[in-house]
Amino acid sequence: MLAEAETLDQKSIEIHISTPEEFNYHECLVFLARSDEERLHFIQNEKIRKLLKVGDKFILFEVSNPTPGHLQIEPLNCIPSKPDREFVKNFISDWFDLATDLKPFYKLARTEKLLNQLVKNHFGLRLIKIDDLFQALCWAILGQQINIRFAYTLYRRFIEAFGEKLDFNGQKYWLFPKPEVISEISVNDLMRLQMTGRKSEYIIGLAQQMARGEISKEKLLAYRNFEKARDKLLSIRGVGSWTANYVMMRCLGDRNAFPIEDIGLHNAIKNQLNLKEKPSIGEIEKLSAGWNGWQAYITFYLYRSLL
DNA sequence: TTCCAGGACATTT
DNA sequence: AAATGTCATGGA
Repeated sequence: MLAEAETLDQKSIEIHISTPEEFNYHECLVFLARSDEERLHFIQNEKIRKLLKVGDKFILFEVSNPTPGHLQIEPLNCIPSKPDREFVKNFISDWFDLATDLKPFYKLARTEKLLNQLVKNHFGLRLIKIDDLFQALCWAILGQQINIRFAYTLYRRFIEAFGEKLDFNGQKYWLFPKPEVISEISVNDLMRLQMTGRKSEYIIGLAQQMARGEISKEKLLAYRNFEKARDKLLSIRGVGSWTANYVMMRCLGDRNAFPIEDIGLHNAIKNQLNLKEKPSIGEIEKLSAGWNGWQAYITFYLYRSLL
C-alpha cells in the first residue's frame, strides 16, 4: 500500500494546518511524550504518529512541524478521500486546541506572578485534548487516587488487552477500546490487569451506559450548557467532582472547568510558589479568584510544569 | 517501611 | 451534614 502511495506525488496527499502565533509545537510534544507507556500515539524525531478509524477504515498519519506557522500531516497507510482528509484536519485542530485565542490568557498572566511564570516557561503550549469521551472518562477513572505512572501502566494494559491495532512497517498502532467491547467483559477481566474491583466496576458500568447510548459526547455537547453536562457526568457511578471537571477540561472544551481537588494541581502550585505545604482548597479558591475563563488552561499549564 | 498518589463511595457519628 | 473508613497497588 505504501509502494502505491510512493508512486504518487507525496505533496498531493499532505495536509497542512496553519497554527496561531501562540503555538509552540515542542511544548505540546513534551506533554505528549511524558510516558513511554503511551500506545495511542508514537513519537520519534519530533514527529507524532497516530491512528484513527473513520467508519471501518484505518488512517495512520504523521504530524510534524517542519517550519513555524503550520503543521504538516502526512497520511502513511492510505490515500484518504477528501472528507477523510477534512476529518483528520479537524481532529488535529481539536487535539491541539488550535481554535482558542490565547492572547487574553497571556494578557491576564502578566498580572499574576504564578501565571506569569507558567506562561513564560511554556509559551505556546496548547491544552491537549482527548477527543474520545470514553477514553477521557476511563483515563480519569484510572487516575483516581493512584500515581500517574501506575495509572499509565493500567492504561497501556487496558488498551493492549481490548483495543484494536494496526501493524504498519513493524510498528503497532493502537486505538482506544470501544464501549461496545468493554460493556461485554467481566470485572475479573479488568482485575487481571491489576485494576481494583471498584475501578473495574466503574469502567464496565460506564461502558454499558455508553454502549446503550445513554451517555455520549454528542448528547453532552447538545445541552449547550456545561453545568447540565457536568450534572450528567456526575450521575455516572465512579464519576465525582474531580473526574467530571477533568473530563470537561480535556474532552468537552469547557475552559471554566477546574478540577480544584486535584493533587497534581496542588503540588504544582506548591512548587511554583515555593510553598512549604500544599495549598488548601480554600487557599486555591482565593488564588484563582481572577482566573475566570482560563481555569482549564491554567490547570493544564500547571500539569505541564510538573514534567 | 512508611507515606503518598491528577478520588469516589459507603458507613458512621 | 460532616467526619471517618474502605478500596488496593505501585512508586519514591
